[in-house]
Amino acid sequence: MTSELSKTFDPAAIEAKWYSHWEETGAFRPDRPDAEPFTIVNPPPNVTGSLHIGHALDNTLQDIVIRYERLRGKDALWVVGTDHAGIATQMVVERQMEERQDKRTNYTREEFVQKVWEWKEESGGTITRQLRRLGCSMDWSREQFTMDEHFTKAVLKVFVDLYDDGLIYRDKRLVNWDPKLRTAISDLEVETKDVKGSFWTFIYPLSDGSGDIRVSTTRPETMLADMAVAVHPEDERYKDLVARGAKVKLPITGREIPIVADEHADPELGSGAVKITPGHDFNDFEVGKRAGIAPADMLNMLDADANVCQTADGLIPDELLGLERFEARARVVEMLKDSGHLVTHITKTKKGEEQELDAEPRTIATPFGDRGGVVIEPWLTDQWYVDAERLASPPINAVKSGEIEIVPKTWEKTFFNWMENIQPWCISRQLWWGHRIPAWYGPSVVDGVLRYDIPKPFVAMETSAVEAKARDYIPYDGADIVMAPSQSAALDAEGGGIGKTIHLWQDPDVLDTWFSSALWPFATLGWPDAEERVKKHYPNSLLISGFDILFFWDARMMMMGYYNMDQRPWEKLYLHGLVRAADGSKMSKSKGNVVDPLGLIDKYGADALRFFMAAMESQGRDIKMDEKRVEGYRNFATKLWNATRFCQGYGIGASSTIAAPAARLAANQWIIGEVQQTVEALDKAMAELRFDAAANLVYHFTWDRFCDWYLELIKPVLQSGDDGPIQAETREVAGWALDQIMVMLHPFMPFVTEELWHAQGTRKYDLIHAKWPEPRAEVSKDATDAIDWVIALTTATRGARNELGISPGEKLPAFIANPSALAQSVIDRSSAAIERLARLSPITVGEAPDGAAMQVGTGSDVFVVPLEGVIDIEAERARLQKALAAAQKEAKSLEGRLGNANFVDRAKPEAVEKARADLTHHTAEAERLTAALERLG
RNA sequence: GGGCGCGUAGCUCAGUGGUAGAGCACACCCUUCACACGGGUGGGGUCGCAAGUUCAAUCCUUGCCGCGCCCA
Repeated sequence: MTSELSKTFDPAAIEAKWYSHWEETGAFRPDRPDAEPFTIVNPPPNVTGSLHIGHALDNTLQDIVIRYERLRGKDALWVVGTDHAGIATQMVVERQMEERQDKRTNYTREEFVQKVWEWKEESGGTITRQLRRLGCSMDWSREQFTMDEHFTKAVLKVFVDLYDDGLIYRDKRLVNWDPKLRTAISDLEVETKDVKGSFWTFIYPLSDGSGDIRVSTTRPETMLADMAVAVHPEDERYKDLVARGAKVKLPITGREIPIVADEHADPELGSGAVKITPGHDFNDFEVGKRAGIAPADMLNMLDADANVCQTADGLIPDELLGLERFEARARVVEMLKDSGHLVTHITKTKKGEEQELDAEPRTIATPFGDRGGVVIEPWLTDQWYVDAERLASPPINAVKSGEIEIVPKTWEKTFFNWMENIQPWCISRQLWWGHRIPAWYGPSVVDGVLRYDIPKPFVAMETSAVEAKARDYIPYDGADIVMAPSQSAALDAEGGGIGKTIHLWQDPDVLDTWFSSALWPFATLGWPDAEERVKKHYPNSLLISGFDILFFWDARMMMMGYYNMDQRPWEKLYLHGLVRAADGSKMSKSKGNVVDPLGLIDKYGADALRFFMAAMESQGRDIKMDEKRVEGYRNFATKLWNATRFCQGYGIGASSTIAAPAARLAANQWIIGEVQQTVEALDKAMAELRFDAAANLVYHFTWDRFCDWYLELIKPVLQSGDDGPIQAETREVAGWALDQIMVMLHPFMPFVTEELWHAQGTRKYDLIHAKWPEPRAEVSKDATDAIDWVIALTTATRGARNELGISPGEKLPAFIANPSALAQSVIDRSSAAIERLARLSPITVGEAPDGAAMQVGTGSDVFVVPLEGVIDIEAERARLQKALAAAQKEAKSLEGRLGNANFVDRAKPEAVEKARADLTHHTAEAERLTAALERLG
């Protein structure tokens, strides 16, 4: 029994109803222990996040794939969860505290972390609720969070394993320091932007008073920590100075620094001499090391907030201490100018007048933190690093060998370029929220003395193991091991004596969030426990992500996958682009041009938004937002809705078979054949992850083939008075074909299809668990030829009527003198279809009476439609002549090609054959039209 | 500076070595008993420019112009 559908369909009501039904009945994770697994993990959104249009695209694509594979009977698992997003989440909670005139440091670390958890419980579910509105069929029953207990265990284990294997180490070097967030960040989290700035030139006097040397800089304040001036070894201007070991006496600090030869100095740039501040510049750091300065000895002049602090040599004047870095910059320039150490920049104004500036205006590539948004300061600290270079090797080989396929392939070059030049990955963050690094420190033993000022790290997952390691290391029997809250507490407690109590303290830092999300493909499955599940679902089948996180996340999953599992994380990596604003610009909150996917869902329904995403997703291209198109796909859903209503009106309900029903009627055979072709093409498109092609196939099959032709073709059958076997067959085939549409469309439009599926009758299972079409029916060519012939005739007749201004609905008698066998058979068996669609009736086989007439045809068949007194003879002649000219032009072009010996000899045989067939067709048409014109007189 | 991508109908986009398609928009017709969020018909493109390869190029190669992104 079908259930009656309302005339208009309301996406909102359907969506809420079906989503909760699916989720409550466990439909997203049906029990299929023996089926082939198919596994996707979602890119975990920030727990602080809310659904933006990019998530909508990313998750729609994943849902399409997972629903498709579920329909194909796989044991489909879509792992879902969120990411603890260290910096972002801590910022959110700190901002809330600020609003209450409160701050993080008013609390202990434990208290603060507790507050973050409370925030997470209350507000962390926004995005997961929103993913439900999109219709995503994820396995919520095992929703994951990167800070879950089992996940944390995995993170710590990986850290310890990597440390034990020498792939994680602690190092003192320059990091990208975010002075706003007061933490180190990785090089990937730095965004370089061009900023208008200045290029100052200073005079550095030589110590012996024999002259000076000029250096230029964009960051004058760093001169307070200059440790050398570098010149190119081949630079003749400075060879003497280098040879005699000349020194520079820095203005302001009076520090004496050497002039060193180093290829970093570019003789072409400015004076060819460059100031070296190894503690505050990445290039200078390397120059400094080459010049024999150990990192520990490099001068530091900034504190964690990027305010000026005293250097180890105590030479910075008091008046500069405590200044914010940009204030310090201005002050240093001022001081140098006052003391005559500034070289002004002479330039000309637009009017040609000379102008003297303190500095040359320049565009400077400036590093900014992607979270905090402030200028990043290279800062010398101890941090934890991953030896990414070694971990990168298996992934590189995997992509090269094809073990991991990247789709579209064009991304491979980008991937290799990054992976082959990968830098050590800084993974420690100076935050409270996150996975605390499982490293504890104790005193080093130097010459039998405990040195708390030289910490010795012990890395293990649990404090008991740490204690054991410490006990092994400390050469005292029976020492008490005590955990101190911090290094300073340990120092205080130790009190300078050598007691029997050894104080240890844990590293206060947490790990980069990406370190934990890199474990997502296996840690979400319960690794290192849950062996069965891990075995079944790792490697994952496919990963879908935006190309913007290829390095951040995808590449790191590969590294961690190979390291921990010794296997690829997934078979295939699909990268999609960005969703852009309608004008092609990037969506951003600051520009105010963000499109809210939930707003689109409210307006057009989730199905329409999803279909839009799929239809626009062609590989290797960004998607430009086009709301009209979303509206169009809403209309498409309505079209299907109404087609179903029509079917119901004629007793067409749920199909009883999965295989195509037996069919005699040409139209029924034809639609079965069309279903077959569509499924075949759809499977191919899905195998290639061509979402646009897949969506368009279903769209056109549904609208053009099924609604516009098939339903029209069967109307006369359904509406004829008698109810015999042909009617029964037609109802069965129509119901079956409609069911196939529901199944094929379901991955793209899950809500409306599930609603209609059930509206069509009582079902044994929900559509979400239906069987993917596998029609294996024999369809006779005669039948499909007949329908194609009717379609061609109908189209031709409609066109002729329209051009001649003849009412489209009016039925007209038609004569055909010499019908082809095909025409004769259609006339005999399907004159109702011709009457209904072409609106030609009655059809008489025989000569038409003399007189003015319209002539329409297909192939070699010509119908003469007498229209004495109605037709404009000249208009008909013009119409025929136009068609004739077109046919002749085509024929002529083909004749020319076939007359070319080169073409016939060298072209592919199929091409020649096709040209011949086309020529025959166009020639026949030209003949038919010529005859028609002759008849017209 | 290095790498990648794009430039096809008014707009948003597919596409193929044999001289082009979709959706929207537009024009005209249809208030036909599933649907006006509809049906029908039609107009509209030197496929960025130039050269080359080829029997044949929008599709391959090279150069140029314009746009975008990533890395340094």
